[in-house]
Amino acid sequence: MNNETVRVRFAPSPTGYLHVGGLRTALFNYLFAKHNNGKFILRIEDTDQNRFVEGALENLIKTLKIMGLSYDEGVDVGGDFGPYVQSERKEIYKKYADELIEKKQAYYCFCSPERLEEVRQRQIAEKKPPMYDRHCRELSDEEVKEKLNSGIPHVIRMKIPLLGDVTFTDLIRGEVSFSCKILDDQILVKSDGFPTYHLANVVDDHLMKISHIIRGEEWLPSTPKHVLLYKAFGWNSPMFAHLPLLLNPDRTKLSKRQGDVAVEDYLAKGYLPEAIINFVALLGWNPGSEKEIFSLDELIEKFSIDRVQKAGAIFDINKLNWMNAHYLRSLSDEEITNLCIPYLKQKGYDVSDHEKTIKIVIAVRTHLNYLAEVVNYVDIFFNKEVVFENEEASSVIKTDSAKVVLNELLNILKLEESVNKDNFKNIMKKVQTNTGLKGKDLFMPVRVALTGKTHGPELPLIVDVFGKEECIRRILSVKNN
RNA sequence: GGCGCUAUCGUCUAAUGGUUAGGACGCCGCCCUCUCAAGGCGGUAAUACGGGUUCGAAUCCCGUUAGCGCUACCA
Repeated sequence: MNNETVRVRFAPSPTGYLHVGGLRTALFNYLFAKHNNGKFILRIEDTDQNRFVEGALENLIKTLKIMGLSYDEGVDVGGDFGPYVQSERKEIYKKYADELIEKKQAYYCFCSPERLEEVRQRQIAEKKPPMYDRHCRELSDEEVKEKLNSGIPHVIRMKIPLLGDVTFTDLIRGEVSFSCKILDDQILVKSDGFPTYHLANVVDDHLMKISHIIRGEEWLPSTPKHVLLYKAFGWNSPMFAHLPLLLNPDRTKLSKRQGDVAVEDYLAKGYLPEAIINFVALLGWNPGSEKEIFSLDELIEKFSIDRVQKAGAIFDINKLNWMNAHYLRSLSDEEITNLCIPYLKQKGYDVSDHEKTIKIVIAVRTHLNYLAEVVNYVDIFFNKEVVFENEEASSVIKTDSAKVVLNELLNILKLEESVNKDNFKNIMKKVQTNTGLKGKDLFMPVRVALTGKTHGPELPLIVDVFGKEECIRRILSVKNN
């Protein structure tokens, strides 16, 4: 393969947000391009006017940017082969559709949607595959001219060969073959003048000199039509690689309804871009080693299309959680705190004391799979009064030994200048020496007195947040109840 | 229904004719430990089924089954 010529594209239709399946397709295209010193292009396929969604394009670009998948050519960055938005290329497609008509490789079709529906119903009733019956395929030039002049709505259809097979090589699946007999005379230009995916896609991939088409497996059945189109135009077709699908836990194509599918949803919950990228990269691909943590640059270095899997992969949130937690752990205390602050604020917690907020995050950070979870663990720090979470907690406090421990701790605390995570161990040592209590009997009453709970962060980290006065206040309030 | 793709632990996957079928997530246990996490150590668990080919098959071939995808004037 000539490395100089690798050009690939990610060509989503802007229907609202970036789907994780889309992200995976974009990522594999990106990795393939960068690995081969090629170009990665973003093209927008918005030929369906009915599916226009306000702000979708901006949103898509934003998410791609956050994920670090920068493109060499595309909508907002330009390039030599623009425009990169299909709705702005209508005239181009018209020209090529006309060329196909001229070459007798396509024809005008004047059938009404009603007639088409009728034909379809009859075929289904007869248990035949629903296909266009080629009613308009052999219209004479005069008939066509007449109908055109009388303004009957029309589409342009592809003239599929009646016989033979279409065979092509898929980089992931090997040789794939389809019989022309089962191929429909695909609509290339709709009655509103816009091209369908099939025409626009082929024309653009050719004009933009795309070398490899890397897309989802759902496109495999329409690939023979595309191959035929390249042939009809007399063009060389690019190489094809159809990626295995991303699946729901029930093995159907990944979809909303069974969890989040928008990349922005995961971002909003506090999954890190690097973690999402790393996780998604390993869905349907692996480098053949046992290493699992990869930066984007490492992925570029290792990526190769022939290590892409053929079978679909379930999007397992469990593993994403593990991987994200792994990336979270590599963050500094300051970094992770800054990332947690928006979630704390949203919950209404006061984060004005930054030093204190950092200490709180330090105390709970090992629990986090994703940042939004931080609010599940911090109530003990923000609640003004100690409330026993259950019977077990309140009974811990009532024992005689608990009273001894708390009294002793109080006495020592009052003598200390301050209490923090570094001197707390020694303080407890003194309590132990003076009371003769140790282990659970020693520590649990303190934990419950400070937090009201029997579970939670490490005690030194808790007292570090509260400081001397607050610790004393809490212990006293518990003793008095 | 037709066409196509696919098939290794529950999940992501390694092993491209010869391995005690390996790793990771999850789960379980142990260690650490005041608790919960984290961390360390260990365990659980798979070649869909049936035929071939071969000295030898998870791997190649055929069939069966199952799953998924496509079958729009959507992409």
